[in-house]
Amino acid sequence: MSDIAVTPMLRLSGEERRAEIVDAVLRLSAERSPGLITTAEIARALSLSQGALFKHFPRKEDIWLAVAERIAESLLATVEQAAQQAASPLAALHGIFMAHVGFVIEHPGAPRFIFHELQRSVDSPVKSRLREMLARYRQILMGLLETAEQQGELAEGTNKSAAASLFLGSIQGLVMQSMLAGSSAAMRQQAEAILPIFERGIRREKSGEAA
Amino acid sequence: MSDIAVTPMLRLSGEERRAEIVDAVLRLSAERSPGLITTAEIARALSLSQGALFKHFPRKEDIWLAVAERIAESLLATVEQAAQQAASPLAALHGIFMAHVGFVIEHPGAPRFIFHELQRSVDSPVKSRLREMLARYRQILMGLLETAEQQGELAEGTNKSAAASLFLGSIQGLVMQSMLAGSSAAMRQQAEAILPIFERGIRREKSGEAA
DNA sequence: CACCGGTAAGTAATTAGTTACTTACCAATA
DNA sequence: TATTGGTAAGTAACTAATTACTTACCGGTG
Repeated sequence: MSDIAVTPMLRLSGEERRAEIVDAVLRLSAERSPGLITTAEIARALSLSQGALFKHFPRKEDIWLAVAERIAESLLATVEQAAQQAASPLAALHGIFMAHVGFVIEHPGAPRFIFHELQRSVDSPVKSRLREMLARYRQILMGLLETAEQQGELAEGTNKSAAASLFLGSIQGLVMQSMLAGSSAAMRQQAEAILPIFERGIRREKSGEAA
Repeated sequence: MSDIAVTPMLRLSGEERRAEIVDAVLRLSAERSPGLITTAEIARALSLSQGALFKHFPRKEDIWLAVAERIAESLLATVEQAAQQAASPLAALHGIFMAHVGFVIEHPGAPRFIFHELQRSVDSPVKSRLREMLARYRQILMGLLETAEQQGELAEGTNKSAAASLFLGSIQGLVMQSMLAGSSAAMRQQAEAILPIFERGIRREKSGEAA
């Protein structure tokens, strides 16, 4: 009759709970600016008391670091997988671009989180981790561009570093515009329209091309 | 002998003070995330009491709206001026790109402010104003691309909307990377390296081009 | 010119509400 | 029973906004 615990207190292991917390932050980041996400809000999303969070992460910053770690690992895995599946370096770039867009559509909170943290001027561990990820990403792009050059697929005189910047920049631009519109649904189409322009910008023109 | 007022209380007109407040927010935005800027901090930057701010703006949000207004006006003025000075549509795009980069270098707080506000999911008047600015910007780009197409400067089959997206996206990407590096100094060089790739992507290849 | 009164820019102190984080205690499970 | 994931009730610091009051400026009038 006097049952108080209607829901029988879901008690997860530390590891599981930490994963859930990271998930929750990513989910919330899709809708709010990560800077405005409070510990109370995270707890509410998990039907947990606010104080419980600090059993698993001593400081809020540590939660943020775990989120960055998660994003870095999964995005790089996505990118590397897409790169391996392609037949040629330029096809790999194409594949990576679309895979990245797919990743963003699937995890809308991720780019929001990244932007917000990179924007911070102080060099937090979180920002460091994300910077490291972007450096690795750029390294992959540069490798592909170099291979493309060696195979004669690249236009002569192409600035490979600039090409990598343009590649990353156009994805960031796409994300920004999807934030503007409020829907990430149209992103894939937009990406498919932008890619040909980029590819035309770096690909060596075939001598005997039909109009 | 017993002079208390060492600094003789600088009393500005409302208009002047409002301009100073907007300036201060822009300056602070260059170093901190705009979301973390407090009214106390703005007041401190102006050697003013915190409460005084509310003599000029009834709510904090109104300060933010004034900042958005300022950014929108000055950026669009910069863009339109650059467009008018150019001899051809494609030269105009080139000029706008570099002018925009120059604007960002001169006002490092502006892109930070824009990103932060666009990131917010709620459709605030601030976000509306910035969206309006970007729409106008895109409209200018589309106009130039159409003229370029009519004059035969554009590659056949170029998706003009996608080209405009790529244009805006690559600027956003440049800004993001300058945030990463922490210095906006290298931006101009990066821009000059990226532009040729973009231009190659949309420009009609001249039939008799020397290697 | 000097005085006076209204207006508006300023201050200092305080408010209610949040925030990240802590503490004391509890209960499940290994 | 010792450990650990959990709660509930705190706390100190900070936030935007408001308050009561002060001070500078400016345009008539005596």
